[in-house]
Amino acid sequence: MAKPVETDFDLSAFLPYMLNLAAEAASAGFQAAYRDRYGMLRTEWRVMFHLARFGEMTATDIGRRARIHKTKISRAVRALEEKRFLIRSPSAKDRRVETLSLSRAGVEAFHAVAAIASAYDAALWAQFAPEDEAALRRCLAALATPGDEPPPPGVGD
Amino acid sequence: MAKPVETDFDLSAFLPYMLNLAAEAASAGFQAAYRDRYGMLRTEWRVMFHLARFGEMTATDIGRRARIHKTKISRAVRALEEKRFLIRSPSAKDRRVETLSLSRAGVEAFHAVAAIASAYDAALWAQFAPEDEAALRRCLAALATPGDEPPPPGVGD
DNA sequence: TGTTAAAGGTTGCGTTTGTAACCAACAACG
DNA sequence: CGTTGTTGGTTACAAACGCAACCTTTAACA
Repeated sequence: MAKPVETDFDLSAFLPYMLNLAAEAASAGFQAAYRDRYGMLRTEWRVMFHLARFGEMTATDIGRRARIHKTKISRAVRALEEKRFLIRSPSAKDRRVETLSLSRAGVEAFHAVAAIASAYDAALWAQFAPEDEAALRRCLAALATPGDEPPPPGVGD
Repeated sequence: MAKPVETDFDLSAFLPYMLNLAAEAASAGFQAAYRDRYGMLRTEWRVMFHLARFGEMTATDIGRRARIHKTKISRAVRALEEKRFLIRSPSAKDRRVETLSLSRAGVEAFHAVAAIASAYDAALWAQFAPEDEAALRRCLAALATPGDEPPPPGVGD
C-alpha cells in the first residue's frame, strides 16, 4: 500500500483533532505554573480552583461540577492534603462525607497560580480579532455543554 | 477557609480550560469508533491516518508531522503491526530506517473509521452558525500553529 | 581510516490513569 | 428493627504515558 489512500476525510479539518491540538498547545505553556512551582498535577489544580471559587465543598460536589471522576478527585485530594494545601473535616450530619477546604498555604498557592493564569489567558485571547473571540467563546461553550452524561475520563487543562 | 476566595480569575472563561473541556467532549463520542471496534488507541488511529493520507512513511516522518513523541509512535507501530494493519519494510539506503505502510486490512479499517469520523465531524460543525464556523477554524488553527517546538506530550483526538 | 557526533528506533522504569471491586454509612421499606 | 439498595469515598490492578538511557547505523571530519 505504497500510495496514499483515496479518501475524502481530512484529519487536519476534523474538529476533535483541531480542538485537541489547540488545547494541547494552549495548555503547554501554562502547566509549568502549577507543575514546576508547586509539584501539582492538573487535577490537583482544578480541585484547588474549585475550593477557592466555592469555599467548602465535598469531593462529590467537586466531581460533579468539574466533571472529574471520583478516583481522580480522591487522589488529588490526598496529594493536596500532603502538600498542606487542603484540610479535610468530617461532616457532623453524614459520617461518610468530608468537607474540604483550602488551608492558608493553599489559598496563597492558588493566588500565585491564578495570577499567572490570568496573564497567560489575556495573552492568548489577545491574538484574536474581537469578533472572533466572541465566536470562539460561543462555540467552545456549546461544545462543552452538550449532554449531562456521567463524568468522562478527562483530558485536562 | 470556609468562604470562597476573593479573586478576579474565572476558570470557566480560561481558554486552556475551555479548550480542554470542548476537546474532551468532542472526542468522547468518537473514540468508540476505533477503540471498541478495532481495539486501537488514539495514537494508533493517528498513525494509521497519516499512513493512509501520505502512503509510505518512516516513524520519524510521522512523528514530525503529527507532533507525536518517538516512543509513542514506536509503540503504536508495534500495536498496529500486531493487529496486521501495518507492514514494516527495511529501507535499502539506510539500515536504521523502516518504511511503514498500511496492509490491505489496515486500509479497510481506515476507511471504516474515516467514514464514522466524517459523519461525526459533520454533526459537530452543523451546530454552529456559518460565520462562527469560520471564526472557530481560524482561532483553532492559530492556536495550534504557534511555535515549532519539539513534539509535546500530547493530549489526543 | 579512526574518532566523534548525530539520527532512527526501542526499551526500562517510575508515575499517572481507568476500571472495577470494595467498605462504610445512610435511606427505604417490609 | 432487619433486609435491601444507594451513596460517599478509597483501593487494587492493569494499562498507558513521559523520560531517560540505550543500541545501531550514518554522517562529519581530522
